[in-house]
Amino acid sequence: MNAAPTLAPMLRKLRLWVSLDAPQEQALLDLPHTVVALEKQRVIVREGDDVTHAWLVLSGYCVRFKYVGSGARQIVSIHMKGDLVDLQNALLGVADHSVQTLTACKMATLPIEHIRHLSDTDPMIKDALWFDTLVDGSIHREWVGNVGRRDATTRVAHLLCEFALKLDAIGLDQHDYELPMTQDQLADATGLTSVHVNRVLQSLETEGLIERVTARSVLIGDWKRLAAAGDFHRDYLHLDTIKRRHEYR
Amino acid sequence: MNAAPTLAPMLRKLRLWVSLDAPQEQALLDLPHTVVALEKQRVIVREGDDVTHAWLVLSGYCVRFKYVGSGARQIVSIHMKGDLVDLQNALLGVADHSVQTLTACKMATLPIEHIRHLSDTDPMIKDALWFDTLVDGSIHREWVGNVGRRDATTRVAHLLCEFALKLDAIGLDQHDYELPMTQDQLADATGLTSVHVNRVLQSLETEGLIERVTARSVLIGDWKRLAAAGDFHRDYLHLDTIKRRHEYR
DNA sequence: CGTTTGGTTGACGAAGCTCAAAGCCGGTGG
DNA sequence: CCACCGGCTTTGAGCTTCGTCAACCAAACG
Repeated sequence: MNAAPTLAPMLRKLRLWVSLDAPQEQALLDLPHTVVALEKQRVIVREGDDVTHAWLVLSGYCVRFKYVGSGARQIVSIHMKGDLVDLQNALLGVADHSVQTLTACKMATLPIEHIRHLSDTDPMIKDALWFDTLVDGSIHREWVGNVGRRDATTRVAHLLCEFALKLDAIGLDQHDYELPMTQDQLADATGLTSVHVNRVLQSLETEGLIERVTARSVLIGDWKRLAAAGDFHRDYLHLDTIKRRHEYR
Repeated sequence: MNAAPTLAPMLRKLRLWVSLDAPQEQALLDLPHTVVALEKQRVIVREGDDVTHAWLVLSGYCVRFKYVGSGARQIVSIHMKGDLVDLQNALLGVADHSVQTLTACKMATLPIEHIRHLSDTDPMIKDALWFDTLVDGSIHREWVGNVGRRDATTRVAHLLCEFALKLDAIGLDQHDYELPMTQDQLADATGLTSVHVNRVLQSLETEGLIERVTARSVLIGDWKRLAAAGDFHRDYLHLDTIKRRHEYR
């Protein structure tokens, strides 16, 4: 009885973009890698670093972020099991942003040259990885709009919805979850202060949109109303299959 | 005496990411396309549309943007000559954002299936296009930080710097240029109101960071100081060559 | 248990928004 | 060539949302 292959969580999303046959999946699973257990709040890539590995989240949660001149921090994305964090940095060679764990994480590091080699030999796999980075781009665009044009309550609600939907995509309960972030980190993700995030969460609770048993637990009572409050529309996550229309000849 | 090929502006950026030989460049130039002359303020792609073409800017300026629920608009990127706008939308098949011209533009539409076919036959070209979308992603991340964590003055100065540097990259004068945007559009790009943008521009002028002969002209007196005021560091634009390190075997 | 980390609260202040009016400039048509 | 028009810019006054600062509290952790 074999355990599931270590890199198996990576396949879920890639299967959404292209149809992979068994040898292709095996080639991906066979990518050389090292598994690392990381404690929470650990910075694993720093802006400016030369990057030679991509990181795959096996368990736990992490974020990508940038500092601005004033010293303030902006989180640009949140990642969970199955996410290839930092493929972007690795491909561009030098990190334009940093990566940090939120919780304790198990992660695999994949040397970029092997990813490159595999994607060069199999165009389908290159497409899958390309699409993965394209969807990341789409999420970035949504975030620009979120922090640029939505008020505090909407921003926070939007983030709660995005997180819920991503949890659902990996098979976890989207209606009752534990936020892996402090209110400080929530603030860094939404472009607010932790004080204001605190007040927003309370107001979402008194409005009956969420319940919080502990400070970080989120129980979504009415998804429809929360999504409306968060101006949330799932399309930008491209969670649904986009198989290649174009066939090779 | 042959005029320069229509699609020639597309090559400049792609050459930064990979080394293309003459047949490869020719294949790109030979991509089927239609040239269109568009008036200013024309929306050419709408969020939600099925997208079958990518747009290449041949002259003029355009933006990509999204609406949020309140009706407010967020511009997520600005494009100029040589930019492949909307390769992202075209590859994902359905537009997650809209595209609009700012000025009168000459643009080429390229059917995505031909781009796909070419990039499937030549992995190098696929890499070049992939990298182009990766750099777009990097710019998006910077923008998340810009609207999320910088104050109004810094945001506007940052945008002026980014625009200047992109102009420089296509061989135009970065120190003395005409902004192709109204203050309303500037506001939509920075997450501010046009009234406040107006005041910020005035303060940048009285600080001596820019001069404005007309309302839209920007003359950068002291690049160093403007870049400092805008917390601007060019790295995220990845304007410098990143040739493939990995060779095919 | 003490200590640390993160959450909560209040009072106050400021950056940026709203609304509204007035000015300017370039384009158009008489 | 001039007058008008519409879109853009500029200005002012008042206001709101969110930030700051500082204290206090609660849960977690060693």
